[in-house]
Amino acid sequence: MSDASTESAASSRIAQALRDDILNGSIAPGQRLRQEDIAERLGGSRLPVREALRILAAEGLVQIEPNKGARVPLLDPGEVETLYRMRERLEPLALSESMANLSSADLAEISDIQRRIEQGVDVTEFLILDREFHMASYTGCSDEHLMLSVVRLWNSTQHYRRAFMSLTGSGRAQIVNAEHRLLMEALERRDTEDAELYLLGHIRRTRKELVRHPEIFSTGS
Amino acid sequence: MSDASTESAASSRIAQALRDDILNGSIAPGQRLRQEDIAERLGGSRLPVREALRILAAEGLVQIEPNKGARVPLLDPGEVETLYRMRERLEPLALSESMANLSSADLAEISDIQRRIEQGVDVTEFLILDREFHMASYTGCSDEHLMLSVVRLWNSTQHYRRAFMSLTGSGRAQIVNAEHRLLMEALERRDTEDAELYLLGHIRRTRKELVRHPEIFSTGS
DNA sequence: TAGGTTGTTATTGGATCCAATTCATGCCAC
DNA sequence: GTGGCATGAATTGGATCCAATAACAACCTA
Repeated sequence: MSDASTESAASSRIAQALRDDILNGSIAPGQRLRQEDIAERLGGSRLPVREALRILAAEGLVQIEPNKGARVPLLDPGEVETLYRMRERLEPLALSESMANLSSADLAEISDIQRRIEQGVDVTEFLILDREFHMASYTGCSDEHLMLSVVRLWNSTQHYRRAFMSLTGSGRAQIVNAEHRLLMEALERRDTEDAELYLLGHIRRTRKELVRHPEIFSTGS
Repeated sequence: MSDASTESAASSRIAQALRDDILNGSIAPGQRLRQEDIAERLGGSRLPVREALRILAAEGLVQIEPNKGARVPLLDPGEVETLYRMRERLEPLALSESMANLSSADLAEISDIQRRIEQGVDVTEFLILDREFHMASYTGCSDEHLMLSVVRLWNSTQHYRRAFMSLTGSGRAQIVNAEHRLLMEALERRDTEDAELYLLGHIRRTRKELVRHPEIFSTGS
């Protein structure tokens, strides 16, 4: 009852379950999603499943082909690179919109997330905390369109971020930590210009590292 | 039978009809969309209507609230301003991705559209041609994610562009034509840097003009 | 033996019916 | 007269059944 998902519809509940499965890697890119399987596995009939798939398609997590069903998009290196270039353009904007509304409590929260990142080095945990770190820096951005676009970009690239981290390990953790600290310092100075620049550099460096590892995109077969 | 829409699904057909109605102003922002009305008006049952509404929600043309139905989003000036700031960041990227693949035939097509803009000054026609002009400049961009985002931004702001044009008339046509010509010239020189800059200025100036006319956002009641 | 064809099966798309939720109207108490 | 509450209608959400389309396989023919 304290759970907020109870009040939402069955289609939202199914969408959330599928979203989790896709983002944490339980459902891999390229995998097909049959409506009846999902309906049976998560409960309910095929109809809310269809609506859930539409919701996820809107978020870029699945793609639907008429009369052919839904599957998790399998991206090539060029697509992921473009998604990162989109991040480089949009997220500094989100950060600048957020800056003015960031409370000191928000900054403390960001700092705490970074502290946890520098402690635990587990890949799965890092993916979660890194996402929380950046999203926390955008909490002051109240524009839903912009934030939805940002979330879409993170969702679409989540799998390849995990593949990269699993491949390279946490060897690059020091660089990420340095970038995060620079960003935090700019946030505390309320310096929008610097913060945007540090964020841009952070995303751009990650993009270049990703494209340097095309083996991430090889299918598991 | 020669019609391509026949081969597509009913939900796509209904979505296209609604999309047209929203973009050309037949359905105004804030207006509610009752499923049964649409099903009756466009043919078919409520089920493909629901899927069509999901499709349009993914494009930002309607917003769906659980158990409350769908309506065309009514944006405030701040939201539109942010959407334009997003355009300023994303469309130069789309243009740069497009540049290398633009054929001379594409450039001729762009030039022809601009020629028609400088002839006819009808507001409705201008909205169509202006959109065609910019989209034609992005034809070389093959990335679907990026183009979908750009189209979403155009769709979401279409109504306010029309309201602005209807209010101010075509007095600013000379400025737009000058900007378009500068952009075309940069495209023909294959100068990505200049083209991005001209495009950024074009969108930014439009944004500033829009926010200078808050009466666009007053509800018709 | 290879290629095309045809029939079968599995899966998605759509229509109708029923349940749950929301909104509006009117009533009653204060 | 106004605020709260209950009852009604209107609308959306979900389940089941049926039709259409696509993937698959076996078969036949050249």
